[in-house]
Amino acid sequence: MSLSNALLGFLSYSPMTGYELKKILDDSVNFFWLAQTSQIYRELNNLEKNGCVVSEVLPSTKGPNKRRYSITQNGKDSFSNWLKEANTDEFMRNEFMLWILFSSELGSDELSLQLQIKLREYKKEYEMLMSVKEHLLDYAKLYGNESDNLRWQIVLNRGIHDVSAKISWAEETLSEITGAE
Amino acid sequence: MSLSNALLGFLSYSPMTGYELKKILDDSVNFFWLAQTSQIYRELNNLEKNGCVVSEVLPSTKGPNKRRYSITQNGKDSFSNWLKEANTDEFMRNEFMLWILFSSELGSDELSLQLQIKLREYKKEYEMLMSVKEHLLDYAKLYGNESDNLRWQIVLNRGIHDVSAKISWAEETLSEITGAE
DNA sequence: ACGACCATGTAACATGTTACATGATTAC
DNA sequence: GTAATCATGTAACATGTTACATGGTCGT
Repeated sequence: MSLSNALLGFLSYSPMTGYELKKILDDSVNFFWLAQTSQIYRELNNLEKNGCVVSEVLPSTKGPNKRRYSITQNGKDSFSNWLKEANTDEFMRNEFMLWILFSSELGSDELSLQLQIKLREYKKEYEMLMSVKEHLLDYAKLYGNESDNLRWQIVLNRGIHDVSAKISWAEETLSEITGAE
Repeated sequence: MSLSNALLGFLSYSPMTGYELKKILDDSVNFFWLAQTSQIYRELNNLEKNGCVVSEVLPSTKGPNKRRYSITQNGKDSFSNWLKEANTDEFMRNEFMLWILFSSELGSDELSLQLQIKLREYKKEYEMLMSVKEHLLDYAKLYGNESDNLRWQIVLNRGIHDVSAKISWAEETLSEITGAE
């Protein structure tokens, strides 16, 4: 249900194609939600079957035709209901933790190697969030009002808090395991 | 693949029933992995089909029979291979962020209400992690060696870093939105 | 008596992933 | 010329969720 509601949320800003929705997910909410194109197209199909969106084909001289989706009143209502239910699940499945837990047979060199790789990724992620900050302002300007703007900032801030925690964890752990040897 | 590898990891400590595996997941790795019993039984079935585990029925005078699973050499090999691949995905899908992003029509009172609820949950989670700390020591004593022990600590520490970040984010955000009004 | 816990599972459905298929346009 | 981006989708499979079914034991 959540991916469809994310799609409805963005479609409530403006009608969009599946491709555009994919892009918007990728370069804005990417750090807490992602979806394959195949999934997006499937969900859009379902949403159309439920009458939450309607689509129209835009013929194109250059390249393939586009199918643009718009949210319907039905879709707005169902989105509103989802909002009212205040769904706040934030569960994470973290394979890296699983790996760490059982990796003792590989030795601590391998552990610190993986941590170093991760640390680099986390730092990149941090940089990424900073660049998302720029994009977010664009989106806010294009679609949002001031309250939306505030909410984008809050969510982005969460991302920054989370990455910072990961970075300090990785650094602390690295210094602990290299210090212990 | 990851749930099955989690199961293999625990079965490499000691043979267990599906029910016991469910419990061990719930009160140790719960904060970064969870699974329904139905899923665990299904995965155990698959693992048995692949020859990664074998099961035996333990008749019981009180209550239902148990089916106890043991890891096979095949299972150990496949687990080792998974370890060597060093799978380190830590992606999160966070519905709460989605909700925040699109919740402006509900007003900022609703936002701060939800944040307060979350903050209480985060603090409970923090307490929980501290109690997991105790359990972890038990598990380490029962099954693990010293390197396992270190790894349990590292993973737990990650949990603590993550929750602390959530707590400070929620507190900061709450004071920002209540201060802004 | 009643709820919590022990213990196993099936079935249906929802969601997410991977691989494939097609073909034009743009930038270097 | 070749890689990236635009643009749409299908099919098969893997994983996760929810609801149901069964029935005993233990503590209060």
